[in-house]
Amino acid sequence: MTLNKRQELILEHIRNSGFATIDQLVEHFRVTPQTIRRDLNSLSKQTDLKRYHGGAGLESSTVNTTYQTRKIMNLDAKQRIAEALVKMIPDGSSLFINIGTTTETIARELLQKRNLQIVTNNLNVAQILGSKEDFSVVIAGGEVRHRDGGVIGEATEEFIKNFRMDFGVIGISGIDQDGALLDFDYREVRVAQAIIANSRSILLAADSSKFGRNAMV
Amino acid sequence: MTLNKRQELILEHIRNSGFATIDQLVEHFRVTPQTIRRDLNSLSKQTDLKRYHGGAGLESSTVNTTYQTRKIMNLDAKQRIAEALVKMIPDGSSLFINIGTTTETIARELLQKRNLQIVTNNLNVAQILGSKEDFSVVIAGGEVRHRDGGVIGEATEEFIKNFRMDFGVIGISGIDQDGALLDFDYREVRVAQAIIANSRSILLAADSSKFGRNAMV
DNA sequence: ATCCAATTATTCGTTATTGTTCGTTTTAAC
DNA sequence: GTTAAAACGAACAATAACGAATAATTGGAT
Repeated sequence: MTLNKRQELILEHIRNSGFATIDQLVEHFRVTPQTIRRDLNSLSKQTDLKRYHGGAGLESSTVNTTYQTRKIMNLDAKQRIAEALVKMIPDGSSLFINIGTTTETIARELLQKRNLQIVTNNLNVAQILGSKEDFSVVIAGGEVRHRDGGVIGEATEEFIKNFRMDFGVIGISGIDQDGALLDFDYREVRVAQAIIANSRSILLAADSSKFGRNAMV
Repeated sequence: MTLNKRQELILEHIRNSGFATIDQLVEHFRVTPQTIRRDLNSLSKQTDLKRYHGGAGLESSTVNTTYQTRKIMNLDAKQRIAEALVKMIPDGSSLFINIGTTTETIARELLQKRNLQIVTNNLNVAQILGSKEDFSVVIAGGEVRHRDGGVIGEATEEFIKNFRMDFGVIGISGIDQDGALLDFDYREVRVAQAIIANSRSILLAADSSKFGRNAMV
């Protein structure tokens, strides 16, 4: 069963707007509700449209690749990266940890270690590690990014420069073909650079989906 | 039973803002309270939403035992203090918020406001307010206290001194008979003093259990 | 013109959702 | 404590949406 012209238009419309009621579509195409219903049922079988009472739309999780949903993507890979990376860090080390969902997974793994000293600009990491009695956790000051609880800005950079640590754990949005680091926010890139400059070793945490993806800076 | 569109939107809204009252949702979706109640009950069964009298919100989940129990103590009083205090803060204000379970309750109430500028040395407050799109949240840098996610230390003090805000919201461990502020940690007292020095008005949040209790400093 | 197949409109019994009412429980103020 | 107000859930009624069956329409092909 293939799509007719009207169904293609409906699909396009909903892909753009996220949702459409049957009444709207009836009004627009000048056909009966029953016809629209047939279209929507057909579309919901063949495409990613979801049928609701009174209309159809996109699954809300598909609409926006928000932080919540990104968290689920590549979960296994992240976990494996985290486990491998944590093995390289001995008890009693000092380390920077920056922004990214991967670094949060790492933070959770780090809970198995002892007596770590951590400096981070990631609110979630600070929260995760802050409750462990034998860790010393320092959060960098600065503006909190709504999207992911990252702390960024000039003040953050300055703050980081006051420390000198054994390791820098960096999760990054993308890696370019030439190996340059990418992030969607240049301020975060500068923070990452400050971390790199003040760490004795750098541990770059990235899963394969990050390679070749274009980001801004 | 699967979620309808309204329920998905409610879920998304609460995931973003942390909490919603039935009245808000009634107003927003133009349906009866009974319908919203049905939605919330359904959502609380199928998702991680928790149902409260008059609304629904997220479980806080990021806490440990001693802290958790303190949170429950005097919950009603805290809530009333928070509501009263929030009324005194107009949209668009700038404010400091410091450590304490009371200030976290206040932070949750503040989600109803718009365009606030916030500087805090409380990780939980930063987390609560950080996700709201129209807020500007700045976290002070410094050492993270295991017990309650408070950020303290000399660096924190210095950081705070760089700002000058309309209000200072201070939750404090105790108040002495002579009105002097008490806290269990002198470093937090110094942060509080820095906040007081750099705010145009001070809002002291304390419930009756705080009066006369002896604290260290 | 007639037939055929595909699509759409119409009808109707069924189901899902929402609004309404009312007695009960929770909450806040006294 | 007591009381008033608000929120609650259950039950029922009204409305809207639903799917299936069937009739009407359309646009070729013969």
